Amino acid sequence: MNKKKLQTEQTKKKIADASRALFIQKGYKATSIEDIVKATACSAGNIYYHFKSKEGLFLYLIDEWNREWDETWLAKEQSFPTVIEKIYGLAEHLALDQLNHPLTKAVDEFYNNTEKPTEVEEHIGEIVQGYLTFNRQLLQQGIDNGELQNFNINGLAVILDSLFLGLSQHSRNMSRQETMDTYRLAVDVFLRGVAAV
Amino acid sequence: MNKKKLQTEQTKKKIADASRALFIQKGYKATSIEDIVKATACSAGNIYYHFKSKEGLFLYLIDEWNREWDETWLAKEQSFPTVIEKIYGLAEHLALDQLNHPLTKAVDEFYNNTEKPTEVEEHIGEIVQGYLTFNRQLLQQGIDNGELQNFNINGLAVILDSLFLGLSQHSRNMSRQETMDTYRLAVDVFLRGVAAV
DNA sequence: TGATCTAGAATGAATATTCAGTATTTTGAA
DNA sequence: TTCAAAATACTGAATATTCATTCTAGATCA
Repeated sequence: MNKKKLQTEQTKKKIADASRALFIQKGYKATSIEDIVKATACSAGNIYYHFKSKEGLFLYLIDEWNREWDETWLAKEQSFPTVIEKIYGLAEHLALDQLNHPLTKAVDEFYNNTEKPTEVEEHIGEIVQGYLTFNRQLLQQGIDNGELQNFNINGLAVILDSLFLGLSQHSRNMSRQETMDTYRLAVDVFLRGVAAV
Repeated sequence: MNKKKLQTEQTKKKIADASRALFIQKGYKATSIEDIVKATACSAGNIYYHFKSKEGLFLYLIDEWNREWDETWLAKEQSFPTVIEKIYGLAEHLALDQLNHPLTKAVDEFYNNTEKPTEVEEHIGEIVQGYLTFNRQLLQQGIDNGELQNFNINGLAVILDSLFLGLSQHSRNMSRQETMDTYRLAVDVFLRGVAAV
């Protein structure tokens, strides 16, 4: 049991990679199985052999994506001594690769398009919550060590995420450099707004 | 030509109102003509009698929407003497009725899902630009009269809009009160971040 | 009567999913 | 070791579904 396992792994990855790119580029609905078939040069049946459904494929990508985000951030986080630097680091991380934001176009579109709460919606809800919790912890840390003022943490967590979420949308119409600058300026303003005296 | 005209006006409004709500709630693609038929209790044919197409209907809504926004804001604006109050007023205006934000789900989804630039996309692009221009002027005014610090205006305009855009997404999961509070807090932070000394 | 308005079934295109069959690899008993 | 059956990986045409749009006919008002 070797060559088969390897093969499966490879095609699954091939499908995942191609469809991820397509979902990001075109959105969830606008990406058809046919598109993925063309991009991967494997049959529709094969896609359904490896993934339960289009929705299941999407779910797989979201989870993978979220997992990777945690990993890469954890690796980076160590290098920022203060919370303020962490927030700048976070902004840069997001600006450099907006795809890393768990709430990108496709997810958001999906979230809005489905009628009934599907498995995917629950997952997304959890991921968003996780993201807010992450922000809360970051801010709490800053408050604890005196870097930040003791504002309403829950509110600030949402605001920080909103800022990045909104920026990720606008950044579609901006150059790399503009994006970086704007993210940075946003953090400047945010921090100046919440910094301790 | 009276009763007929009235009738036409009414059904057109009925269709517009119902579909606006649906587009906002479910997104553009996920809203089917059938949905609108159910919501309005008038037939598919009727919808097509009054509007050229689904896209045409959407376009109509966007324009109407933008027009109304200008009007209502202009009416409100007078009552805010300072720029700072204007920004709070703006936040409240948006929080109270997120539908007023030109870049809501449906618009954004539409913007992303279509392959080729359609008439609608151009409209949306213009509206977004108009919105940023509006923010720029507001901020410039604040700088001119000494309320705000002389930051990078273009960047700030995007940031302010991003903030509201992101908040409008998160507010879907918040109560009315939470929404109001969070919008307000966001402006607190923003202003504290850009206020003159 | 003729213009305007409305209904709702029919059409047709797009597209997610299934299925019946084929090719390849693994397994394990002779 | 060998080789046939089992398991696995895959194909692509067929099917099912969804949905925008059109069409024909009927109702209502001037």
